[in-house]
Amino acid sequence: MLYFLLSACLSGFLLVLQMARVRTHDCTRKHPQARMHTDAHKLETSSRHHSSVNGEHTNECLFFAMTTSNHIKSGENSAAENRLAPTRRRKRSDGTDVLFAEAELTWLTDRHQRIFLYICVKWFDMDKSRLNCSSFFGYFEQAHNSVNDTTIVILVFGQVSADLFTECGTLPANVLLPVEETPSPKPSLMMSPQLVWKQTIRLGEQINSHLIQQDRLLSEVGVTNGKLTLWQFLLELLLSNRYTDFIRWTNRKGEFVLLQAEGVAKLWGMRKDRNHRMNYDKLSRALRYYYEKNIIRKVHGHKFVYQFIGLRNLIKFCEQNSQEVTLPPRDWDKISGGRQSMTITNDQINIKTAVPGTVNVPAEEEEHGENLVMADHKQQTSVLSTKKLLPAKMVDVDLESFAEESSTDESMSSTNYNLPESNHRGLLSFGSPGSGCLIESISLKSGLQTCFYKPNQMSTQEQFSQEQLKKFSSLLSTFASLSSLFPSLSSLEQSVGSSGDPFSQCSDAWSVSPSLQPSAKQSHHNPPMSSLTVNAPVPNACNQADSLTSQTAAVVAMIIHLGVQNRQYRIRRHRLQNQTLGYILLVQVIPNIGIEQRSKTCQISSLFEPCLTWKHQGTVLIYRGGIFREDIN
DNA sequence: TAACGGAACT
DNA sequence: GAGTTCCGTT
Repeated sequence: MLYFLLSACLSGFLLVLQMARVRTHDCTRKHPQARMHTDAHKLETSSRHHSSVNGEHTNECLFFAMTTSNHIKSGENSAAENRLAPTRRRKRSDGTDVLFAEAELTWLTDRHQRIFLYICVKWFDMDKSRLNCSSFFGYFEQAHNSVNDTTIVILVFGQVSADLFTECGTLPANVLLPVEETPSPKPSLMMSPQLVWKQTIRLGEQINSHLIQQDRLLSEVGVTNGKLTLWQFLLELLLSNRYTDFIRWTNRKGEFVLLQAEGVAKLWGMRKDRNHRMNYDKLSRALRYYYEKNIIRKVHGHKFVYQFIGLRNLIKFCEQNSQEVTLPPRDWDKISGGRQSMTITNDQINIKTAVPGTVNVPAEEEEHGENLVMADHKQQTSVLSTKKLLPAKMVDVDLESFAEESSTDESMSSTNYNLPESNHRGLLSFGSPGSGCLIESISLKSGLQTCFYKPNQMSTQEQFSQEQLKKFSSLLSTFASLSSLFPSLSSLEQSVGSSGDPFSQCSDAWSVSPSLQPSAKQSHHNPPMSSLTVNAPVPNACNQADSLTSQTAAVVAMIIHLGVQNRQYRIRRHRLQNQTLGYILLVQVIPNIGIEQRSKTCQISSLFEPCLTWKHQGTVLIYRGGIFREDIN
């Protein structure tokens, strides 16, 4: 159960980063050229994102609805959604408004939910230790049948970098783990803590390497003599065979379809100049200019289908002018057992099943197709044999002392492990070389203490059972994987880091385990460990909660912590001072809430209200609400 | 709603 | 020059 819950938590967090967005529109003062912002509170539609310009920040809200209910049926709850989707407006302390858009709530309760469910069971496949992030849009419909009844709602609310949304929109496609090398994060019953820890570190290294590689690859796509043109970019995507769930050849010469038009637009925008505002509307305008130039034409009657004119020449042009581009196949295509054949019924477009590892070119282009396949194989080889990924540096991981003090007899479940003081911190370099990004693994001890902290206990736990270690170790592995998915949370780095302790303002309602507070010794030797890990606020409300709840709370705290810590992109620091996360609320609701039931839907909706009354700027609140329980019962 | 093309703009 | 941004129209 815990297992599921945790994966649910994590996946949901991931999901939210990508999907759930509600934002206010006080952007006019920040980019006055934007005409559409004359109505400052106009709700944004899903297809357009005008939140910011080049990293300007807006006030935004993230909603996480993680509901694992097996009652949800597609289309059933639209009425309920409407009831639950009033536009809400709240004044923030700085006078700006926060708006909760109807569309977003709808999304949150229905589509969002199903995607989440899918992610729970598919994406976050803990057994296979893999985040399979491709093509999830195609799957969410089938995702709601196989999970338990547990509802978790997390709200992340406050000023968040607009980068968070736009970047995470393309992130999942770029984050994957290699198939063979991936260790299972799910510890076997006999797995030692040391091994788990090592695996955690290794996983971090893999993510690190992979992201570096992805960064490089993406930065190379579609560049010709320093100039980047849209048609070349699209062509590279098509030939690379790496984004076949975004853009694909059809079975006709030069013809391609944008399976995820908005996604392609985002890729384009990000690639060109990190333009977060790019969308299909604009991209298609650019494509229409190609009509006059006879580079691309529209295939009429088929949505999102275009065709290169003179593909052969275009490819030749690319070969002559472009830098050497190395594009390995997408590993996850193998993972998922090859790509699915897909049919867009509305347009009668049949898309052939692509063969993993080969370039999928139109049949009519056989001559070139073969060449391309060969070229691609060469490139693959060169990637595998010569391309060196920057190794992640691992420092300050004191496995030895831990091993000494830990019992090696793991066959007895009653064995307790004495943990040494917090010296099990792994630091991994992360992100681009020189970026200074670090993964800071949490201390095993403080992590465990946080996870298994019980408010009514007189002293903090010093010994941990194998069972607890087991649970926790799976978390560690999980974090190591997931943390890489939160680069956009880099905007929070400063607020959680040394200068501003966002948890220092915890209200009296929150207790902090004294033993979890950072010691002077720790902060002397190391950068101060994030307060979220060390000072993890444990709500008094947990007194009445079962251990699972407090564990979940702690887990989410760590997720957030790691999300904050492990960033891929660097955000200008001067922006961060005032861009603290307003507050993060975690609400774990009791199980068996079916969103599809109208009455309960309203109750879910009401969950937001008390959350929003908390105005602790820069505070992470983990709430386990008794009132919610009352409401629901 | 996708698609189109004008207009202003970078 | 090659889009980007926005928008009215089909």
